[in-house]
Amino acid sequence: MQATLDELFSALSDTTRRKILIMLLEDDMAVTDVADPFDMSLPAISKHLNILSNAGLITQEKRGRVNWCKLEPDGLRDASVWMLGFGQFDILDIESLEKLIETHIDLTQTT
Amino acid sequence: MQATLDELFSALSDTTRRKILIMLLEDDMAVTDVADPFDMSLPAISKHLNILSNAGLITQEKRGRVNWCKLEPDGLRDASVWMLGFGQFDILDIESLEKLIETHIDLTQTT
DNA sequence: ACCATATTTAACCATATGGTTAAATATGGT
DNA sequence: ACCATATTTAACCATATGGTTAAATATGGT
Repeated sequence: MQATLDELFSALSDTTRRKILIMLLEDDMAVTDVADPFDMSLPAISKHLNILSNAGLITQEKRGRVNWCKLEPDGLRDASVWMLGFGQFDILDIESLEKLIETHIDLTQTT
Repeated sequence: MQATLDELFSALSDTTRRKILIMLLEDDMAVTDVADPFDMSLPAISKHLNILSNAGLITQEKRGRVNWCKLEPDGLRDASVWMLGFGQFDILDIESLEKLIETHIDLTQTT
């Protein structure tokens, strides 16, 4: 169910949804818990989660009556690839990007 | 006129607008020329260009009766920063990213 | 069986979005 | 002055989006 770039960027274009993604960075969450910090009805959040699912940014897994939401690690990839492929590298602060990559390599190579 | 992340991602969520950005990567263009490859009315393109302007992705400069559209080099920055700050580095193919950076450095250091 | 909890579905609403055509505007060329 | 060219503005339209409340559904606990 390959999400299109349209769906992806569109999913990212809403503050509530971006906040949800950040929350899910911490840990998987039940729908009710995702909804908790927002001043918004549960059905509204449910819709947002559907949009994030369709965009491939999260997956949902029903265990019992709880629907667990988790980040889909590869979800942002296509958007990143588009932006990188766009080629305007000056938009990125190359130095800090290098530092980030070093950090990343340190982390992954801690055997 | 700081564009919001909502505006930015929203502007990127339309295929026509992404195509326009790619076209402008080549060179600055007049509105009519931007519209040419699209099977769409001029006012429609004009609206898309406005959305891109408001998102800070392009600037427009009127010279005579021609309105020249050019990429705003920093336009994507906030979106990139958000995505990098999001921290899911595994979404990026680190190796090819490093290659890209090397290439970039080669290019910028050609004194 | 019964009630509570977790979540979705349905029906609705206001506003936004992406398109159209027709008219207006502004500048350039003769 | 007049016509052509470049572009925007206005009015409109269908559909999408982001929200609501009320009802339905499904599972868990006693």
